[in-house]
Amino acid sequence: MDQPSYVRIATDLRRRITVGELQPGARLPARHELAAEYQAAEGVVREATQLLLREGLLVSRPGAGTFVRQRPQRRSLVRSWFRERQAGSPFRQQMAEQGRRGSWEYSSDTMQAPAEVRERLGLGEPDGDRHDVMRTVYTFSSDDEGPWMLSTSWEPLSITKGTPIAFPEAGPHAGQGVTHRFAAIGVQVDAWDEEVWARAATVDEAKQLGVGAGSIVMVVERAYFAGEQVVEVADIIVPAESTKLVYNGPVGER
Amino acid sequence: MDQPSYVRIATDLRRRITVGELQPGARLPARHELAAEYQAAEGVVREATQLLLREGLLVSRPGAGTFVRQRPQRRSLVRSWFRERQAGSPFRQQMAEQGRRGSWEYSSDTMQAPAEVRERLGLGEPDGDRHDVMRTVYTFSSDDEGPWMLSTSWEPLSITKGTPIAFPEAGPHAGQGVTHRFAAIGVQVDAWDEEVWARAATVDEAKQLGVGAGSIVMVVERAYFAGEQVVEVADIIVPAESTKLVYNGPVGER
DNA sequence: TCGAATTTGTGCGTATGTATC
DNA sequence: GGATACATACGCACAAATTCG
Repeated sequence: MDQPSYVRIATDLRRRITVGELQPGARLPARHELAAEYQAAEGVVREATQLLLREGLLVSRPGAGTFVRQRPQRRSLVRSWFRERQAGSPFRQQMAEQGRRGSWEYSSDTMQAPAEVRERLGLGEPDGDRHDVMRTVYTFSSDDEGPWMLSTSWEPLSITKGTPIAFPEAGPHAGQGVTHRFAAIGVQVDAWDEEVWARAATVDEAKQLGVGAGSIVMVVERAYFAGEQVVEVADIIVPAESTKLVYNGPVGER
Repeated sequence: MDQPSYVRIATDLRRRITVGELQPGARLPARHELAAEYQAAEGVVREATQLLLREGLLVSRPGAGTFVRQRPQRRSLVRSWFRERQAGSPFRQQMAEQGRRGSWEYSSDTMQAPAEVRERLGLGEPDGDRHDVMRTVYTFSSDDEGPWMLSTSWEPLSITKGTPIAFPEAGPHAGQGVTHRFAAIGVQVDAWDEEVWARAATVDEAKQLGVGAGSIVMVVERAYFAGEQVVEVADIIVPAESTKLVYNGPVGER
């Protein structure tokens, strides 16, 4: 009784999967069968399989069964690269994938930045109720698989107000990306910074991304800099079960 | 009945937290109280709170209660930077933190690389049972908080065998890091590549890291390159609830 | 110091809804 | 349509940790 039963059962199931006794795609015995096999209640077996579902080793389909996941295929989201590797390399492929057919929806509005965003933008104290940021909410979808990335960006109105780029997705520079848009008003974006972590999805996020409640998402907090000035921050949410973030760079000082 | 009860309850609790009705550090009503309040069974309430536990909004202490988590403090693990920002900036702090007092344990052995590692190292087919990689398993601990990072690295023996750096943590170049060690045998490491995702921790990982079973970890698959040759790959595991990965770089072509 | 009350974690058994085959 | 399987929900019981008088 050192470990809870459901942990023991999960461990044994994981072992059976990794040694190949349960092949990818294979269906697990039904709950009541596993319960009999492990001499445990069905609820306990369920907790065990839930653990493995969250680990990404299993997938379940109501009415059909619980299956060993096929080699998890993750979309590679290339966040940085410092040189082109030769054709045919993984990088080429990933870049190509990333640029593949897809679409996005967005909506922009001005608002007063919440405290946490103020801090990231270096905004200082709010001025009454005055709106001081442009917020844009994006949903990115691939044509074949539906939504796969959510993003919310904030840009200080102190920089963009009255310029042609105030609305990120309107005007002559719509959809051109932060770097190009700010270049159009003479602001040279020269650096980025991303902080990555992960947590369970909120209900909203899970619904928008079409994943189960409580499944895992990665959060990328991005900032773009022009010198020491932060010109944009964004929160990017992707499902961890289907996405990898790819970073690469050179070794050594510069 | 559009959404399951436990999702509705979780949503309402999240709302009560975000609007400040439940302050950080505050204790939630006990299970049976929430059950009465929401007209649901205790098990359902438990599922709701588990959702929020995994989201990181709540923490529970057996016997004591369930509490709204204080502002989550995450250790910043700086994985890349391309220039020093001025003193006092977050980067300086993070770099300092990262270099702070800590310790690690390791063990090395030779083995035949498993298929997945072969692929990442570009090794080709195995030669009988012959050992072809040096595997080193690390546990990193901070002096005050115990283990916080696990790492397993693989280096091809075809490169290091018979050299002073064959054992990463022994010999004249012990503990110097991949770049310096390989430089010592004339191999110039010039690039790195990291792929990041997240999943639930395995039982082993959870135990080693001192976190709950099924809590979320981030996985970093790292590769070091010398030209087109992969000289080292590593899997790095950190608990998502207490760690951020930090990347940054320059904007534009080079 | 000790014991009683409280609270979470775990486990059991059952019932019902709904999707799949 | 019927059988099967998972998802959800209910209610109960007990162990272990904590709290507090």
